[in-house]
Amino acid sequence: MRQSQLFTKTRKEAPADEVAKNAQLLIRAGFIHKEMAGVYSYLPLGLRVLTKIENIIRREMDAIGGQENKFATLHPSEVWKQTGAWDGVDVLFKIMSRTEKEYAIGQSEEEIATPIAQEYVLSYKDLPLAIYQIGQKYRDELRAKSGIMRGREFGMKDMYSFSATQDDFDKFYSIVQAAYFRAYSTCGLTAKATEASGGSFSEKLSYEFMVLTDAGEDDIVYCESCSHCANVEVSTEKEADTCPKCGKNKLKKARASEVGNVFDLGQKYPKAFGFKFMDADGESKYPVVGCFGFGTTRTMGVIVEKHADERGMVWPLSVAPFAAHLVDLSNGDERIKAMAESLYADLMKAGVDVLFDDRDARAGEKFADSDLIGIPYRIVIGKSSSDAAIEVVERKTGETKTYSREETLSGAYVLR
RNA sequence: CGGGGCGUCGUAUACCGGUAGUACGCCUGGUUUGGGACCAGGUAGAUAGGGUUCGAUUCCCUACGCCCCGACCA
Repeated sequence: MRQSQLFTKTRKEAPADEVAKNAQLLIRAGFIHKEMAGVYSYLPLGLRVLTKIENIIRREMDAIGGQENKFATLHPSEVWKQTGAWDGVDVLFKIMSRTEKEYAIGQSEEEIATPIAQEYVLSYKDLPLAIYQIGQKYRDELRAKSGIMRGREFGMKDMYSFSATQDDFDKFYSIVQAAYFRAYSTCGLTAKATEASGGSFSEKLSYEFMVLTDAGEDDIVYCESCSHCANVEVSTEKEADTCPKCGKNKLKKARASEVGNVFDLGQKYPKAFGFKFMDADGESKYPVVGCFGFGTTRTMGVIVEKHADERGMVWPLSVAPFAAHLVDLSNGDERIKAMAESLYADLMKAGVDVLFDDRDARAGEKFADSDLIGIPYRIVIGKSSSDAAIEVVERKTGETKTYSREETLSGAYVLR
């Protein structure tokens, strides 16, 4: 894409009404636009990142047999009344039409997914089933905070699983857990799995996926020698305790952000809707339901929190809005301009995801913008450039290397 | 929801009970051109409603909005 055509612009100064690093940088770089507390619009650059995160989790869910849907966001009040959540969930937005019909706005989708599954799951042969969607969630939070990390409207992948037995659910959970770890890792994050309270949602424990960051709002203790991790909300373990799992290291305490969670919902929802299936033994049974959340927008916020420096964001290649930032420093020099234009055309042909800074601006401004936006590789075309020598700078390290035109087009610029 | 803080051009800020100033941005023109360059001219502002006062952007009250701490967090 040509930057001269990109309608958003960068700002030199951070907005005065944001303290969170993720919001400051994303707004300065024109990735998002604040509508009100806890609600942000995603602009072209931000949408590119969000879409990449969505595709990462989408691939993982598809790979383990999840089937994607797009559930309704505007819900009839009846299903919420049927499960008791209409009066039991205080973050639920409720609205009334001009004809005084009541609706709920989706804050989670058990009330929608369960009746859908009920319509099609008649036999144990139809199980297990995992249906998911990626979309917006709405929650009437008393206090939105931390930029895009805790909003009233946010993006989430939510999957609902239906299993014949508790055992089947447990097996499926471990499959999903592995998929989640892969997804976070692909996004450039190291996640830990922990147990936490199920809240009013479930009597059982829930499982949470945590990424260490001071911008989070959970306190956890974890072991550096093994995978053990616990939320202090429900655990009696304390800092410097010996790890109960490996028995070796002293536990460390840290702030973390919950980027995903799993709720073992048991048979609560099938019971509320009278959803039974015919088992192999000829008995009608309630399936066991699980809910698997993956916060897409929160994950984006955490990535910014963890991958940034004093000059701006530093996107991992997997989620970067573009892989390469082609910067034209021709300043009216026709030879250089032609070289940049032709390289841009060929990069597009080669399938490289490239943002082309073809704006009529000075080098300083272009570099500053490029640093702020944080595209992993910057290809600079200026006076010293030739087909034999094209300068590529890695955003993360500042390391500069020189490649031939062919190497640049083939993606050899991906420094290793 | 409890507590605290803050609302001034598009953005970031300053001052002040009696012409609201600066920087950036934006528009014109010119000089520049590998790290947000310079000169000249221009554009644009006090959240809303009450009150005190001769006079309020400034002081007081209320509402609304935003941020932070806590509580909460399907």
